Amino acid sequence: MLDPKLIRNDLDQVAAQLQRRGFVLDTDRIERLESERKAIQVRTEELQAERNRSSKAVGKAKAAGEDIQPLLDQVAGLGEQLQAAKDELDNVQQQLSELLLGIPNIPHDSVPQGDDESHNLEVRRWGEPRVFDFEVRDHVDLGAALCGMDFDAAAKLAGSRFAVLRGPLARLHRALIQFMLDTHTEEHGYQECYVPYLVNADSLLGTGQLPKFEEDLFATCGEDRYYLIPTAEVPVTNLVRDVILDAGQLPLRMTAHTPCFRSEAGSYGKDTRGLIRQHQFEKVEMVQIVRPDDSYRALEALTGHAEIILQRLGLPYRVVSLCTGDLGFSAAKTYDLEVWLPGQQAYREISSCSNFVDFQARRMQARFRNPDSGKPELVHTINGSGLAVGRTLVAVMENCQQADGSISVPKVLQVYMGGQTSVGS
RNA sequence: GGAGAGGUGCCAGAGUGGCCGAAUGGGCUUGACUCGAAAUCAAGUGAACGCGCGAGCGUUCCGAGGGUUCGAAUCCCUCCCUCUCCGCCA
Repeated sequence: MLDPKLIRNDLDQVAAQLQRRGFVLDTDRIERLESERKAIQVRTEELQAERNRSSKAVGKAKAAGEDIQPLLDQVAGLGEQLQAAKDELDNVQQQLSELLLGIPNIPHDSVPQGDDESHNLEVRRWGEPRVFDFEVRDHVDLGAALCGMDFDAAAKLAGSRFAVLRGPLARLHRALIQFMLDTHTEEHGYQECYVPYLVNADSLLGTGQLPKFEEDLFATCGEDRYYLIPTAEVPVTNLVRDVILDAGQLPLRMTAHTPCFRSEAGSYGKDTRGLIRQHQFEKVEMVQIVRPDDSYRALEALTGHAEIILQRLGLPYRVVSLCTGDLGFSAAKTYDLEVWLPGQQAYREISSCSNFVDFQARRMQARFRNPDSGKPELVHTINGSGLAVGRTLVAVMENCQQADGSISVPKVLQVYMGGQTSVGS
């Protein structure tokens, strides 16, 4: 959520900045609602003040043993007026808040201008795509040959966009998770967290998935409505919801491995083959809660933490700064890490690292006490995948494949694979 | 699932219809005392929002949401959460 004060005072400026990402702000409606709100709020509070005064007078009169009937007659009807004013105020505030919750974040100045992903800016590349002296296979073929990746079985169990892994591939998948968590906790200073995979609507509102993107989520149908997390960002970031942190606690660095569940509504026909786009996948997520003046530095650092994983696995990748038109709803700036997939002869997203500045913090009321002012101020939130495990498995399989269809195990994973240097040979 | 207890400020804990945003104690901050510390004494110490150039004024908040009332932390209803005991269970 953007700062309501900013919207009030610099409406045109805000509208212009949102225009950059193709969002049209209904400034007329905001101005109208805002002036209504002001008038009604003032009136309501005056009525409340009057009621409070009268009630005190009644109390005093009663205590003094006086006749309170004249006072009661005087305030008759006040209650109705007040109720009407309150209802009106609730109505306007409801409309304003719905509108505000639907406004995306303002892109940072450094975010390149553009309509869609074709305008994203490549920031740097790491590694050279390997030259194969045999015909490369994609991970689906490799997986089938190893009898370790079974989409038919998953379709029987659940439906499309699910996978079953078996044997060495299942283990390699787990090894990746272990490697990522160990690296982030032991070398990058993140605290490992175990969190709920089902969350309530408040949490999703806090990080920005609700109210606008409900169709992307899976929800339980029982009396208690839970949502399956689409990313660990939701539970982990919401740990600081409604909390005022001590300045000394910042920065907070947390990591969690969780499954992620996404309905993938609107992605029909996209990435239907293989493990790339699934309803359920594993991810190791990094989240940082930082002081406002630290957040862009922290974004660079966090992006670096994700890159380290790719580098240690020897996977070529590039870093892309998303343009204004491709930026997610809550993000002020995002770097996507795209890994080279020989099977597709393309760089594909494997991590997304974003600075949300105070956008999520405001929705969550996540604050810290600034020692300079002594006042609570909103923190900044940053997160990124470190990494998407399923896609990393795909990348390892395709980049490390051998002519005979076996997969050589990257050195850093061997300790998690019981010392195996290759699988499927 | 059954039975019971409870949710109040940073913490503990009072308050059961009216000067209660909330006693008291602890903590914390500042000051006094001290060479310094401890002890002691004094003062201060919640958040959000509105109006105002400002000093300031006002509103809301005692788990959440409704209701009763001139007036609700206090009474009524619904829900959520925590704790104890029993049962069941990975």
